[in-house]
Amino acid sequence: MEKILQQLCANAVHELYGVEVAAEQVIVNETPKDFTGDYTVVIFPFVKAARKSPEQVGNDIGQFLQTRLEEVASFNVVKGFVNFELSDAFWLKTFVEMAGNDQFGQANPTGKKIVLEYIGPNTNKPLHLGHIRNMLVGHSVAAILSANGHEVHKVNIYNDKGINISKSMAAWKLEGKGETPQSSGKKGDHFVGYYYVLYNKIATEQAAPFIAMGMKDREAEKQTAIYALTEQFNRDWEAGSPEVLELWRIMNGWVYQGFKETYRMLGIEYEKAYYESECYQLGKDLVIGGLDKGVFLKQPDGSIWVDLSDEQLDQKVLIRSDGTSVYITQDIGVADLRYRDFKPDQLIYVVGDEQIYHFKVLKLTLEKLGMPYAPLIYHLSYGMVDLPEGKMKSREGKVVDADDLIAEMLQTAEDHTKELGKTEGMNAEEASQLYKILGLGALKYFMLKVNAQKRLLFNPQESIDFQGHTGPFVQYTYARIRSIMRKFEGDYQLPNFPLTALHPLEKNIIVEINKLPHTISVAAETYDPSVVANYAFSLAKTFNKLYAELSILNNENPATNTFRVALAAMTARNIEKALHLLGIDVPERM
RNA sequence: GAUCCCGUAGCUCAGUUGGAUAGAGCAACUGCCUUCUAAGCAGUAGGCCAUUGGUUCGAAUCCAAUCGGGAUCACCA
Repeated sequence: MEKILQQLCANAVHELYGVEVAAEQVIVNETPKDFTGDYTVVIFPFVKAARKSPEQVGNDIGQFLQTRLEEVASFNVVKGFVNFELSDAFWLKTFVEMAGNDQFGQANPTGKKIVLEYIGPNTNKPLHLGHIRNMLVGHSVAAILSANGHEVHKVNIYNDKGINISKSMAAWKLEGKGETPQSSGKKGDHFVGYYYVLYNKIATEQAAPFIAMGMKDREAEKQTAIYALTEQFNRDWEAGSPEVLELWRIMNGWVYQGFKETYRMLGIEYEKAYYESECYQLGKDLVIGGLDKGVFLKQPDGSIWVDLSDEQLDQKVLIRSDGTSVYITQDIGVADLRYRDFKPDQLIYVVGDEQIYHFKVLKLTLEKLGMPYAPLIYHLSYGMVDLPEGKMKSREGKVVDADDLIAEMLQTAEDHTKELGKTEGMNAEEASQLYKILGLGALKYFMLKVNAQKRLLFNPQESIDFQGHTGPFVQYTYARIRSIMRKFEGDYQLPNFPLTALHPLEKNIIVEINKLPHTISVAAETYDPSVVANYAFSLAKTFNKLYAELSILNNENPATNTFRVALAAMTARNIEKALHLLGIDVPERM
């Protein structure tokens, strides 16, 4: 509709004033609440060419459109704006079309293939709040891109080798005494994470004398015995020592087992996992190939570097002087492998904004290597999650643990539900299912409603709300509608409704429902789930207003009942779709 | 020091490619459940859109400078 208005306005300006205007240049907005109308055209841009007052130009254009477009019921001019009010017949027709389209909100296939990497945990400690944001954003963006017609493949990357897991291994070797997750009753990832924290404790103790001598923290850590063991493990691993590999496999296995439970709880899945341990060699080969081609340089100590000083960045190490790989080495290998696996049109990396620099380097390095997929790389960066006292620090154990937080949310949902006395008539299984839907809904909505690029403040003291601009608010609207649909006896899926006039509140809902496809395309273009979250809220709010002011089932005219149930059903469908894009489930009752 | 991000109500955030009187939620205060679920609805109050200057019919939005906050610039990942 916006496009039609744009085109007609351009025609109007051309015919009335003899000035060519591109249709895209015409500004069409939704009419703000306090004015009458549905769409508003800004006419200031034409005033000069017309040599008339803004009011006159507005009237001219308004007249022109009203005679050409039957959907225009009326128009009014305020200062430099023409507000067009569209006919109820138009909105009814729009509604019937939307209601009849099962695929409403699903765009046609674009043929674009996207590989989206997310989660990307290290295997030395459990998942935390930052990972939750990563998982939710990645999962949601993938769903949104699919809805926008792209073919999306979700993949995960495990940073399963290197110095960090070696630290957990070293601490376990020294202090573990053969303990296992089973024997200790701990979840696998928490178990291994415990030894990572223990490593830091031991290292800090052992480093103290060196710090007293005036060494910097990092230097002092390198002097410690436990660090020596860690490095030994790391070198032996790369040398292929069977005992070290065995220990490494066992400890990683524990971690994967633990991660799996968390993924399942959050409804997160991926199609394929990549492992640093399986890609670093390929990365090293590619780097050495680059050295042979002369695009990288080798220092006398044997380390290999890429020089990005022409691109305003520094020189970066690609292979250490001892021949071992660094973080970026594996990413080069992973990118290459992934490209060969999928032949994608785009490679998206959902990774925190602290790594913006890293991805710039990665992209430029691959460009220097002449890789065809270098331009396909897109770093979808999201902001860190802050606690009131600042950044989370996992090495100090100052983190909000993912599993703890999820458990807490479910408990809060249960408390709320019981307090409101809403468990009546539910069996235990239904009830616990509901707590899960609501608790996770609250958590996911909380994390996705703010723009992913922004930093997010999380205060564990203030529990996540269940009222207002929240997931449960939207879910509640859905549950209410479902309740009405259960009570209504009749067919509301009529192709036509014998109505001629719309109540303003009814029209508001049709207008909101109509926005879903546009919302999805904006969200897809900006990789931003918060657009969808805000849409769901706005739709629910619009419906709640009608619900409070008008009756849906108890009208004198049965046609009104039928139509309003149809409106409600369509609202519920859109809510369900929007929440689905956020990875949030909807309850039949709550 | 260099590069990048961010400053909107007491708090957490929206605010389309520059458009009309800057919007929600939380917290505070008022009302509304003998009709479809009150996890709701209606209302009151709360703003020098960090500051200054510029661009123009028009700026929270674009540009510049300043102030404040953050991230990154590891032979960590």
